[in-house]
Amino acid sequence: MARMVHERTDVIPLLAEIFRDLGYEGATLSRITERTGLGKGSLYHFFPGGKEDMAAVVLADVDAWFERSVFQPLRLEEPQRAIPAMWEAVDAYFHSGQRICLVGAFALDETRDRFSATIRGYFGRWIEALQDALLRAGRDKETAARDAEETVLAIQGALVLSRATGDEGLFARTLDRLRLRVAAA
Amino acid sequence: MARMVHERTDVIPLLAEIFRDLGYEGATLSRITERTGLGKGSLYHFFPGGKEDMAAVVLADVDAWFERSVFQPLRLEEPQRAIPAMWEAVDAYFHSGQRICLVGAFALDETRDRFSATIRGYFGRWIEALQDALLRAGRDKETAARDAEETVLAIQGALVLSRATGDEGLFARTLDRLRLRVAAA
DNA sequence: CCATTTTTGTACTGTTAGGTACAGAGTATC
DNA sequence: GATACTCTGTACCTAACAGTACAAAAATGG
Repeated sequence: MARMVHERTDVIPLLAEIFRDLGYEGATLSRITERTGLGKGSLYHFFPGGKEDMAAVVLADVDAWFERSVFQPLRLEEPQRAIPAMWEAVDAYFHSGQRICLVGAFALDETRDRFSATIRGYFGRWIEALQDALLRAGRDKETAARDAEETVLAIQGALVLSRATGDEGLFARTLDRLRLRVAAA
Repeated sequence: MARMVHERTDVIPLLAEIFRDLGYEGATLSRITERTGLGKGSLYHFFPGGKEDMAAVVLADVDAWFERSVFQPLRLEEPQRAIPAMWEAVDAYFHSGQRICLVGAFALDETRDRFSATIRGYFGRWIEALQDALLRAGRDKETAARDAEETVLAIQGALVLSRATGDEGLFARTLDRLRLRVAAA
């Protein structure tokens, strides 16, 4: 009666995409079973806490990816290497603006209240790590703080505007501008 | 059996705030009746199309406000007057970042599909009107296009980041930076 | 190849969703 | 003050919601 192939790890990216597309409230269990191919039995086996559990695991997964692929390099590697690597990672991760930021989307509505610590931590660590890299690249404290905040903010804004206008070039254009602005000064 | 006080026009801002807080899917009819004080009878009397009708009317209302208070002035008045007026209007409208942009929020999840024309129009006209004002202020076409896009994008990003981090100063800080950047060049 | 554990489908729960029907109350008009 | 129209509460509908129970199946592993 079962097919027994799925691993919990394989399901997480699928769940992430579902929450991205539909939002937390819009992601109903029937749509989750539909798009993951997993029945309720399997879903509640892997995520005993139900939908909130799934979203929490997905958020933790996203957070871990950024921590490993973006924040840590910014903190530990040479800024001259880590900052360009960030542009590449961000462009790839968000599919040049075709994919939204789940953390940002959750921040906008009441879903924020369920995951406020994770959401706050994600953005806080991103800005701090970038600020740290900019400081080590020779920027003064004020400029580094300003540019770090501006960069993360512009990435989020570009994701909103990309989805709103359907302008496929907007995200890449924004990253190019940020590259120039952050490289200068 | 009835109290007969409400006007349709009075309900729209309440509905707007509800959709802002809860998102389209999160705004259930029971929460709408609860927070507006109107029963289903009244709601369906004013908005025969139900929830989708309410959201459409709210979006049209938001759009009309921006058209009248921001876009039109940018197109018709002196840029030296209209652009500073835009910063003021935006700061007041979004309560210095304490209030999100409904249009931007709807753009992120599948709600976008229901209202894509309105959403696209809102951002498109905003960017175009600002670009127009910047052109008339003496900017060349390329700079005007870039600054207009960057400005609207940064406002949206600041709203996301404000809600995510709870940093109350972020929105005002961002507007100040935009003011300087747009005034220069 | 048998015992145990992990994974899965199905059936079911109570609750809430959005929406409809409609009668009655309130206001207005003449 | 009878008539028409606007507004509102209540009762009700079907479908979908999140979640539970559980037994059968698949893998594991000795």
